[in-house]
Amino acid sequence: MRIIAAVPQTLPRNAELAERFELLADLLELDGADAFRLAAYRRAAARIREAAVPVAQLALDGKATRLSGIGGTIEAKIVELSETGDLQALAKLRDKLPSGLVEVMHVPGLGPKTARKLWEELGVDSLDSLRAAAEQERLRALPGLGAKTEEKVLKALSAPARRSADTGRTLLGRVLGAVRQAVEEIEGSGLADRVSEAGSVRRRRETVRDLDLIATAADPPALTAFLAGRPWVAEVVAHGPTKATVVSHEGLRFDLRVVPPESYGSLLQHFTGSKHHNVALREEAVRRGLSVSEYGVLETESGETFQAADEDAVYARLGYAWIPPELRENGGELEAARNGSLPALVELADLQGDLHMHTDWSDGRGTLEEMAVAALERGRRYVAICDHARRLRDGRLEQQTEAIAALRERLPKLEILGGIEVDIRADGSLDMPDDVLAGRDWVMASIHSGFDGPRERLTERLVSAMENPHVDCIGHPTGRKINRRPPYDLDFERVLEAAVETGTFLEINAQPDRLDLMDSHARAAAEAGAGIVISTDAHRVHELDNLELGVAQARRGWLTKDQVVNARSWKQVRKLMKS
DNA sequence: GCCGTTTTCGGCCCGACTGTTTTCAGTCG
Repeated sequence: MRIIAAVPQTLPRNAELAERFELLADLLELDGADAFRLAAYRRAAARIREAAVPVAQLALDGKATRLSGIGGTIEAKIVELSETGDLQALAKLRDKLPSGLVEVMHVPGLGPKTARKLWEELGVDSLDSLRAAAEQERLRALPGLGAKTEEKVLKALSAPARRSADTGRTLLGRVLGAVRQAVEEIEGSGLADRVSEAGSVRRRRETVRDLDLIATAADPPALTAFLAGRPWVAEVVAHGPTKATVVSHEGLRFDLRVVPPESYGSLLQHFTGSKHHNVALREEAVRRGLSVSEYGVLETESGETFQAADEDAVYARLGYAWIPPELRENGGELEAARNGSLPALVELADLQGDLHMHTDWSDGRGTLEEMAVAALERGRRYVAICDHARRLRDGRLEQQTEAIAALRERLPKLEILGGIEVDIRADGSLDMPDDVLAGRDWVMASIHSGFDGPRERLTERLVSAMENPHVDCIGHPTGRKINRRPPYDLDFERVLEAAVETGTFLEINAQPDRLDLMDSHARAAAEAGAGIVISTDAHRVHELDNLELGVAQARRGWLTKDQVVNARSWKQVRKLMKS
């Protein structure tokens, strides 16, 4: 009997492809390959990771090179990975280098050059042998390394083991309040002239690592001392005249930089990032004879430096319109800012209603009245009460409908809709009969079980739910939980197609650990013409505030007000609904 | 390896910090 090589049954996911190219880049770097080649693999990995469609399929169709950063060579490698599950280039490097060396290279303070040297000179080929060598003080024998390096390595290795699932990044929703408080305190200190959040928080990335703050001050050391002395600071990591790094009792790491007023704009631009955005911005500037740094824009020929007190002046000097931070990921925003086609992004104030929330009629903690009043206080004009259908059997749905009618009398300023959230079962059917759904004002349908089925089945479950004439919107369409659970294996293009064909809306669920649709999916969905609903899925009163997280995600997905269904009055929403 | 207002070759962002060095390589963001 002939042994047939294992062929992967399903195509590799984008995240899997990205990991392979990151590993390839790491191994090539250890092997001393050309730095630009590595950068190309890493750039491609980032592009693949954030793509909204399966890049493996794209490559098989010969269309992957449409993504910037992916050329013929990498496309061929994606095809190879899809067909054989591996890369010859990777196999070759694995033969040449010990498998543990990549981990050694990732120890903070070490890098590819040092890792390679440790292996060649001391035989270090894993974290274990690195620890042994450091403990035996053998690292200091190498040129360029000393006692300090040994100390640093041992400290890094003794740090609590980081589980692979723990990416070290915190949910945006868990830090936003703390960042705002820090900004307010700095403003209130009287020591700062201007203060701003920066970094990934300002870009509203769904997860963040460090919390960056920028300020100007007449007396910078007084301001850094002020931050270091806050009562919520548990540890002062670094504290100099213009910079302080502190860790709060909650474990959040704040980084404050105090800068001269005349370069505030350049520094804010620089520290907001993203790295990819800045690299692309600077590359294009170089072609125009300009050199951009955090201190200003240098005209190479004349030697003159343009300093910008405001961020929009930096962009203007380089020929761009000001770019909203949420778009600064090198996803086409520079081109759009140059030719005047940046989208007018949706804003929190545009949203008129919240079409997905729960009460204590199912698994919510707030009462119907508490949730409605809280929504009204937050400026919503309509809400859809969408308790789980499985908790509303045996006449409870009718009772809730009466309770909603009674509440409407008491809260005439809020339109309270009798909605429902139905489960999409394994066979694609819903857990409430059609005649009941026909009587609801608003129907959300979501998958809550059977996440790990094959791609075809999960896709078909969603498609058949969308084909139901009473289903208005699909809740948390990909099912991912950030840092905890990957999305279902879906043919997202097919889902989009069905959403457009059937007129079913797709949700951006604003729960901090869902944010589902994610940014790239939301962008693809809106471009395809699907209606997007941003909702909180709130289970308690304070979760109604999460709407801004959903709006941030929508903005990262380039969405305009027009593309967001609930940026309309309920009357207008009804005209867009299929039923 | 990718890419093009320097278009199919020759470029590819910029600066700070660290630990180790007497001028810098490596690492980091």
